[in-house]
Amino acid sequence: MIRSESTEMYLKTILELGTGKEPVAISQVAERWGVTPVSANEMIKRLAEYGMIRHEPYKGVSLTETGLRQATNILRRHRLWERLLVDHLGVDWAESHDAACQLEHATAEAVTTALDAFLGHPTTCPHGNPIPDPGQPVNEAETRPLSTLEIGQQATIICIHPEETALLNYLAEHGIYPQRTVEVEEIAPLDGPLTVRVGEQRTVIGREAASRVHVAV
Amino acid sequence: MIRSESTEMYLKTILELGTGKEPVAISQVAERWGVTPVSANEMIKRLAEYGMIRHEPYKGVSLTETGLRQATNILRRHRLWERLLVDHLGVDWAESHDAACQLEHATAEAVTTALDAFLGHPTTCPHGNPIPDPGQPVNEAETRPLSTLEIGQQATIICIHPEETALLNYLAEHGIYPQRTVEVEEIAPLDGPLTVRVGEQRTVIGREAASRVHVAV
DNA sequence: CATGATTTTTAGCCATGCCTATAATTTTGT
DNA sequence: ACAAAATTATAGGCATGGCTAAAAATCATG
Ligand SMILES: [Mn+2]
Ligand SMILES: [Mn+2]
Ligand SMILES: [Mn+2]
Ligand SMILES: [Mn+2]
Repeated sequence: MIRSESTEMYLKTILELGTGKEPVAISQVAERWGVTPVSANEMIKRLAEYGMIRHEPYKGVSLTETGLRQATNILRRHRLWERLLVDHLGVDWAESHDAACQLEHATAEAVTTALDAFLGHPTTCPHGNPIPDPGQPVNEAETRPLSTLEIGQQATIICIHPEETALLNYLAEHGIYPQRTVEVEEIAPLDGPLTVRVGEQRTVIGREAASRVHVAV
Repeated sequence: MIRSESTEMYLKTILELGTGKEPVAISQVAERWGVTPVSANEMIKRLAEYGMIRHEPYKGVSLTETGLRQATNILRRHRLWERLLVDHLGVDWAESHDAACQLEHATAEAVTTALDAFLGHPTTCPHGNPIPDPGQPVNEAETRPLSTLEIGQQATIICIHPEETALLNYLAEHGIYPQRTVEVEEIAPLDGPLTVRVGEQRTVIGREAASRVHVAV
């Protein structure tokens, strides 16, 4: 089985979109990875042949044992790189995501191990997402999207998920980072934006962005 | 112009094989990069179209201004990564070369800059080769191959060039590292091996390997 | 249960980078 | 000067990973 950037990104995409139980629609994979549904279908066929994923027609795809292990390792490399980039090299918080997305496919096993040790076995990426242990699948934290909070509710920002550089840049501009405390002050109708208080500041962020910010009450 | 691993490695290979003046034979490029001469020829044609290299038929290829800049940047990334891997992450001295050869093609500009700053603007890789300044071509040090020393001559090991993991492993096993002092004790005939003293130890290394160890008397 | 929407498949095409086999060309050494 | 060696080019293939256009299959819903 080939281990190209392409196949790795398909696996990672399926892992990131999957809630764990229900299979992920191929159209969603296609959209997130930025290819046509036809192309995604072709690749899904190949990955299924290689035993990395299972395809239930008209339902979607899910990772096999092998596929899950592989995808988890990619995620692990990604998040370890982000930690190095942000904490030690001083790379921009939002920019680190894209940089890590390139590095994750070019990382030898020995480098991953050494990186993890150097960083002191970190448990989360700079965007709050858990760094899986080698071989182990991630166990998601107990969180809910910021967009589900009610007016007046306070919460702590846990993580941004799924990550995307445009989203991270947007959130950084609005002071939305993990660990910070937020309180919803206003919710505009018609899927409109949320007015939130973060620390001392008050900002307005879109509903879709807010649904990618996960908090713990 | 495409910036694939393939095109980048062709450029880096041409830079590493070139002494600066005379063009590099395509057959040499093919051999070092591990493809057939036909394949190398095809790629050389493309790279020439993109204005990265010049091809003098039956003579060889040389880098254009643009190509030299690009190749130098790749070399720069490679050697910066090696420094991080060896000095900070504790990756094996010999293994670092292959690991860096993967990373060098997946490194965003911002990462290179940050890496350089984090490392304190190092001037050489762990194998003694100079790290070029951004945009500037490398200026080779005043050295000669260990294989050209005469019996009794003492010298300081400066660098290993061109690098190759198998070679680095071999040299590491024999205690041949930059900065160490060597003295040639015996030279076997018929292109045979050299017996050298490195520090307190005496070892025998092949002539070809010795020709890749550059020293200053 | 029919019909429209979604999902999947098929067919045909393209670029990249490899390959082998073979032929043409140029250089070089005797 | 000529034959051997090296270099270059041509032809035909292959795998990967994309694409569009169009058809077929299934799902969902009124
Ligand atoms: Mn990636
Ligand atoms: Mn992250
Ligand atoms: Mn490389
Ligand atoms: Mn090196």
